[in-house]
Amino acid sequence: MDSAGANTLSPAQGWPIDTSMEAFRAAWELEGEPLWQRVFDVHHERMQIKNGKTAVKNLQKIFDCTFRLANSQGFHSMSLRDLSRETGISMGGLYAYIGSKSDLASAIESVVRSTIDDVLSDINAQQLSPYQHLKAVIYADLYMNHIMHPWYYFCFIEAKGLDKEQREAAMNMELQFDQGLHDIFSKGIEAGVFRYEGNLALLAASTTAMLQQWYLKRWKFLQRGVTVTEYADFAFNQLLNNLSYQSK
Amino acid sequence: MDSAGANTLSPAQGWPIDTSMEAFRAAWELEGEPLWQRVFDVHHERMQIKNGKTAVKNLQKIFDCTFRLANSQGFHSMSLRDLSRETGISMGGLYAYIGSKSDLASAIESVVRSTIDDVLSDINAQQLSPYQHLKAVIYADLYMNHIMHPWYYFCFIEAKGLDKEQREAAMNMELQFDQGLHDIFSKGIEAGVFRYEGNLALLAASTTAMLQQWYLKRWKFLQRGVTVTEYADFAFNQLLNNLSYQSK
DNA sequence: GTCTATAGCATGATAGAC
DNA sequence: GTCTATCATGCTATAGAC
Repeated sequence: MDSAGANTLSPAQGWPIDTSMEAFRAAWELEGEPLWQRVFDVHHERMQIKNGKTAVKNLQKIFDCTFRLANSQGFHSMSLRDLSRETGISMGGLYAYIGSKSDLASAIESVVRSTIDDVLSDINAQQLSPYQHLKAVIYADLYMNHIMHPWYYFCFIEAKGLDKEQREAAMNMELQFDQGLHDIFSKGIEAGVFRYEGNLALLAASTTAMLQQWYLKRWKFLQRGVTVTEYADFAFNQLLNNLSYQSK
Repeated sequence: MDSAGANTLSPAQGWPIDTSMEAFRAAWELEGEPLWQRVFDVHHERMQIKNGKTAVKNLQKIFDCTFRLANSQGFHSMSLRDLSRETGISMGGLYAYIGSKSDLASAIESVVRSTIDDVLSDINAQQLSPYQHLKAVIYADLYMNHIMHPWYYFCFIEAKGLDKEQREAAMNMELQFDQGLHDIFSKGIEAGVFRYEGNLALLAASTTAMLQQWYLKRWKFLQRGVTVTEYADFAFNQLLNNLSYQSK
C-alpha cells in the first residue's frame, strides 16, 4: 500500500487465518481494475497505445473475448477476424493492442505465472506451521483457479502453442509447486504432525493434479453443483487423511 | 475367438488375477496389427482405399505422424502439408485415406472410446469382488493410458475441436467412468470391506483425475523415472487408504 | 487512436493424368 | 492407388486515410 509497485500484489492481510473466499478476495486483488492494470503492466511494451485510460478498457474487452473464443474452439482456430467481430474493434485497431497473435497468448501466460508467483511467495514468506501452510496453499491455489478460471484453462490447453521458453517456464512453475508441497509434507513429518509411508513426490504431484481439476473439469463440478469452497474442503481433508493427520 | 467380430477385443483371459502389464497386453491386443485393424474398421467408410493390405500400412504411418505433429504443436496448427511431408505421402494420396482433416480427428476419438468401452465392459461383466474389481479397473485403465498414450493425449487436448456430438460422447464416457468407480465404492462399503465418510462422487472424480495424469503429465513421470506399474501401485494403494481398506 | 483496404501467403480440398 | 497442378478461400499483418 506504500512503496509496492503497481505490478506487485498487496500482502496477505489476515490470510490464512480466515480461509474463506471473501478473505482471499480481500487479501489479493485478482479481479476488476487491479487485474487489468497488471495486464497493462505486463503487456504494454507490445502495444502502440499509451493512454492508460481507454487502453485498459479495450484490453479487457480483447482478453475477455479471447477467452470466450479460444476456450471454446481453441486459440489457433480462433482467427483475428473472429476476435475483431466479437470485440467490435477493427483489425487495424486490434493490432494496436496485441502486437501479434502470439504476443496475446504470451501475455496471458505471463500474467498467470506472475500472479501465482506473487501469491505463493507471499504465503511462503509467512512463518506458518505445516498445517496452516498446507491449508493456505490449497485454499489460495483453488481460489486463484476459480477467480482466474479462463486464464488457467487457457494456459493448460494452449501450452504447446507457446514458444519453448515460456513452455518451459510453465513446466518449471508446476515442478516448483510440487516441490513446495513436498517441502511442507516433509516439514510436517519432521514435526510429527504428518505421517506418510510412500512416495512423497507422487503424493505432491497428485495433489497438484487434484487442484488443477478445478479449472480443467469445471463442466463436471457445475453439473454436480459443487462449489469451490466445498471442493477446497474436500481436497484439504483428503490430503490430511493421506498424511494421517489427527484433528486434535 | 469364435463368433467375435474383428472389431471386438478378446475377452480377458486370466485378468485381473495377474495385474501385471504383460498379462494385460496378452489379454487385450491394443498394439500392432490388431490395433490398426481396429482403426481400419472404424474409419474405412471415410476412405477411398479398399485394399486392406497396403491400406493398413499407410494408415499406420498417417496416424503415427499425426500424433507426432499434433501432440507437439496442436492438431489445428498442423497443416496437411506438414502431414504430407512427414508421412511421405502426397496431398492427393492423403485424402484417399483421411476423407477430411476433421474425419481424421474424429476417427481417433472413436477408436479410443470404443477401446475403453470394450475393455471396461469386459471387466464389468466378470463377477469380481469390490476389491478385485477396483484393482482391475485401476490397473487396466492405466495400462490402456500407457499403451495408447498419444491417442489419449490427443483426445483430451483436442476435445474442443471435435464436433458437438463427439465431444459430448467423450464427456459422457468420463461421467460413466466416474459412476463405475462410485458403484464399486458403494458395493464395497455395503459389503463392509471399504469405509468412507465424505463425498463419494468427488472421490470418484479425483480418482479419474489421478489416472488421467498418466497421459497428461508424461513429461513429469519420465523426468522422475516413475514406471506405469509403480504409478498404478501408488494410485491403487492411495485409493485403498482413502477407503480405509485393511489389508488382511 | 481508430478505421478501411489490401498485400502476401498458407491452407483445405479436388480434378485429372498416369 | 498415387501423383502433380491448381482452385478458392481465409489467414496474419500492414499501409495509409481520417
